[in-house]
Amino acid sequence: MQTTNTTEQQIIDAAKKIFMQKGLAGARMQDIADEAGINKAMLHYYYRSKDKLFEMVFTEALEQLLKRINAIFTGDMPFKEKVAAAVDHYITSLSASPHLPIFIINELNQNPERIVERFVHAAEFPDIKKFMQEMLTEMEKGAIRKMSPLQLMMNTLSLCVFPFIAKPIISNVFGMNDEQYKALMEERKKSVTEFILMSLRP
Amino acid sequence: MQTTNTTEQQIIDAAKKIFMQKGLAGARMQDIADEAGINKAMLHYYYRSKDKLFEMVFTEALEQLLKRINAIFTGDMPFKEKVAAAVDHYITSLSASPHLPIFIINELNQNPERIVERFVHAAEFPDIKKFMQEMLTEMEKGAIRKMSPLQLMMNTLSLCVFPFIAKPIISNVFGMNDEQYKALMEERKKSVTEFILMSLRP
DNA sequence: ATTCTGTTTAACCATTTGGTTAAACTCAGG
DNA sequence: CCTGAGTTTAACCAAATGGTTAAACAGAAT
Repeated sequence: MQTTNTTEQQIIDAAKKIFMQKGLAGARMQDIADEAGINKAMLHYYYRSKDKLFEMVFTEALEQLLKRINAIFTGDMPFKEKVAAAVDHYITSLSASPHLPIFIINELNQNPERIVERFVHAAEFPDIKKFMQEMLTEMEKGAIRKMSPLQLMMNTLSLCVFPFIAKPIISNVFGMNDEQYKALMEERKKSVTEFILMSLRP
Repeated sequence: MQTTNTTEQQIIDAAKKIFMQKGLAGARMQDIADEAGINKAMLHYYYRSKDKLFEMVFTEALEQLLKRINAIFTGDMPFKEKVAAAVDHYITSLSASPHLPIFIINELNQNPERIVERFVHAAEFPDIKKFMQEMLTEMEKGAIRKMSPLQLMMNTLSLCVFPFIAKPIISNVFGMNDEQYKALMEERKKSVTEFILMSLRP
């Protein structure tokens, strides 16, 4: 990924970092300017207001998250492999940017209307429903036990995403440092896949 | 629970509501004063600063969350019943205060040091380890299949808590209103318990 | 060289925000 | 009734913050 080093790009990179770290309310325009190594007025020159700049960052982040969610579901793998691939993909992906989900969820929670506009032209999530259809097919075939596909979908996401969201609590409760936590997440790829598939035994 | 209607109590009630809704950075002292129906100066009269007031609310919320986490694990039920009881308890409990986990996790994420002082004298979480010990016992007996107790613990928490944290995304992706989502959580009590126990079949 | 356009800077501004202060009010005890 | 301690209020303050402006700068086109 070649991030062209124009001022414009430097700004959104800096904004992304600061907003993800401190949230909309907590982020200061000066922080972003400092992070980008430029004057505060430049922020307003390129993106008119704090809100406009935030909107830009947030939209991109949300799209990124949604893309990740159903990146795997499109493939043509057999069902069980697809589960394994999805789990692996999520955990790998979230290891690289662990703040993404908390950022999205938190801002979305403080301003739920923000999602509305975004989802009108969303070409991002139909694949999920396709995957849920595959679940039903497998159940009919008797390859896996019957259960609500929606619940199964939520379970899969929960098992992958939650440990990253709750890292500060979990790592403290069990007294782990960052390295140990990362190892735990790595081990988790196999563990979660197995957990799901074992549960789905007919 | 009789919330004595002293000014003092009114303030922390209001503060709890506003902080949970907007976070530390997003909350305004004026908002809290308005919510409590009092003058802004009163906040400083009773609790010296915004930070002090926040600390109070946050600590209480964290303790509440931790208490809930291991409320069930203390009992003397057989293992499988304990799992069912725990899942039921979490989902019921979170349905009543769905903003608790997001609040904690978000603030903890922006200021991880905050947890340190809190956990020094924590008499709150040893029960979790006791429960993990019970898992091992069950595995040795062959009553459930073998897996990492830590991962199983994380799975249980993930399955219960995540759907509340990610509600704004999930309900939008699947186009559900609040009522439907609540029903989904209700259905989830049985579904998650079953999902876990089915996975643990030897 | 000069002009013209887009970019960058420093100084400035209005508003918001956390916090203070001194006066006013309440009410129990003398 | 009066005093005095705790409580409440309105007015105020200094700092921080998002945003503006006009001037300076750079570099391509004429």
